[in-house]
Amino acid sequence: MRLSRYFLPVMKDIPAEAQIVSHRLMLRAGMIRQVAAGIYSWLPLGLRVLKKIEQIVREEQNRSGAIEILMPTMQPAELWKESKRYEAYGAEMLRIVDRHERDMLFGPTAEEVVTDIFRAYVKSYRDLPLNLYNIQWKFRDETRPRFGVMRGREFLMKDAYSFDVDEPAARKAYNRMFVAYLNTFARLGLKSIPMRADTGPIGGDLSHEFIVLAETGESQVYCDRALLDMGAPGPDVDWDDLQAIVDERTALYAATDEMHDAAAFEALKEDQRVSARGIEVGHIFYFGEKYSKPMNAVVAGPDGQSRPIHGGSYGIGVSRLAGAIIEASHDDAGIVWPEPVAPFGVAIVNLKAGDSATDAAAEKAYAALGALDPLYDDTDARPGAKFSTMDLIGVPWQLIVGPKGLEKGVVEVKERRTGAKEELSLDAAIKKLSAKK
RNA sequence: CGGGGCGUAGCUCAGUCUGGUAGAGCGCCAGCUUUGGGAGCUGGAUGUCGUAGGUUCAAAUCCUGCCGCCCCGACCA
Repeated sequence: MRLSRYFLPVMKDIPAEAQIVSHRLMLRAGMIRQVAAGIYSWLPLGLRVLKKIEQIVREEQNRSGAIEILMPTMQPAELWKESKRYEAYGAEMLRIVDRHERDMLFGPTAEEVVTDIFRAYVKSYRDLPLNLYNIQWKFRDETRPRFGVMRGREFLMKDAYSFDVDEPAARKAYNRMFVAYLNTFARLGLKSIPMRADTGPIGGDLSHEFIVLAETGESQVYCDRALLDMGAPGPDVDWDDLQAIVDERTALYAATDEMHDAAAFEALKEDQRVSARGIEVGHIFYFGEKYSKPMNAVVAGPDGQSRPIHGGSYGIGVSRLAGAIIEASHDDAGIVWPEPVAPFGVAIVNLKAGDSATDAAAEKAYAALGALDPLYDDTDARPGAKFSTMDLIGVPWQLIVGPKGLEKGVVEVKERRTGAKEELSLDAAIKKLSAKK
């Protein structure tokens, strides 16, 4: 992408509306624009990042065996009346009346809709297990949205729903999501910690929140340091038997403020205790027959008798992750994107657009690095402004091409994360950066 | 939803107390000079002062209603 033809409205001033660093940087980097409280438009740079996050989430869901569908944002109230949640959900649910005076709502979650799909088609235990997910915009009419996309009213969520014949089978489905989540967040460049969670309004008896540690996190969390050192399981696991992997982690102490057991925490050796702030980026629940019973989602078992299925639901805040990643990865100059979610793989900075040698070298790099999805700053802005912009938007690598370097036969490769600069010949720089792909 | 604050140019803000022709910096446009870490000079454009009403000879400024946004708390992927 040539910057001269792109839409990247960066800001030098800090918008007064934003308090926390990710919100400020997203506004300054031209990623989002607020439309109303807790509601945002995604501008080109933000959309690129959002799509990358979404795709990684999708790939890991697919790997775990979940199957993607797409459910609507608008839902009829009838389904929610059936599950008895229409009244229970309260003012957080945005209720809408259509022209026929039918009660509708902008979905805050999709248990009812997916259960309705399930019960319409699935009649036998032989069709289980089944896990259907979708990545769709949700709306929860929070009284106080804040922190930009970290706590918006409208947000993009991956929500998966598992259907199993009994509790042991449902636990396997739960474990698959548990491992998929660890792998997903690791691929996003985040260290996530599963923490025993309150089941909240959705109910159930088995639930974990996935927390990313960040100074500006919303919740106080406590955990065993060993969890920080534990890597993600990776894709090469036995997806039919993940209990050991799950047990290894759930055996260690980890809890958010609401679930905190001070005595158990104090029992840890002092240097094993981690007390920090965290951002909830995922939440998984097993809720048994909570929806299948009232909504009559039943399958015939081997004995020919029908029984309600055992369900679970599994959310990842996709749009929230964009903010969470910035909270976890930034410096004074701006965003530092982990490579897997970076909006561009490399930024090519032409320090003197219009100078024929500089233009030729930059154009050559731009063509050669096509596979890295480069952003080429071909504008005639001043060098300082260009550097600042590139640092702000956080592209992981910068290839700096200027007349002074070219006189010496070199260009500069800068790593955004460390600030380390290396002078190389143009060909060597292209080769080095190409190896990143 | 309780408490607090703020709405003036694209952004950050001054002006409001004490009513009297709408301001600054940055950004934007033009020109010249510049060009390796957010350039300098000159010239220029841009505002229903959130909105509706009231008081007044006169309202960004005083009064009332409404709307929006932000912060603290309670609540949440």
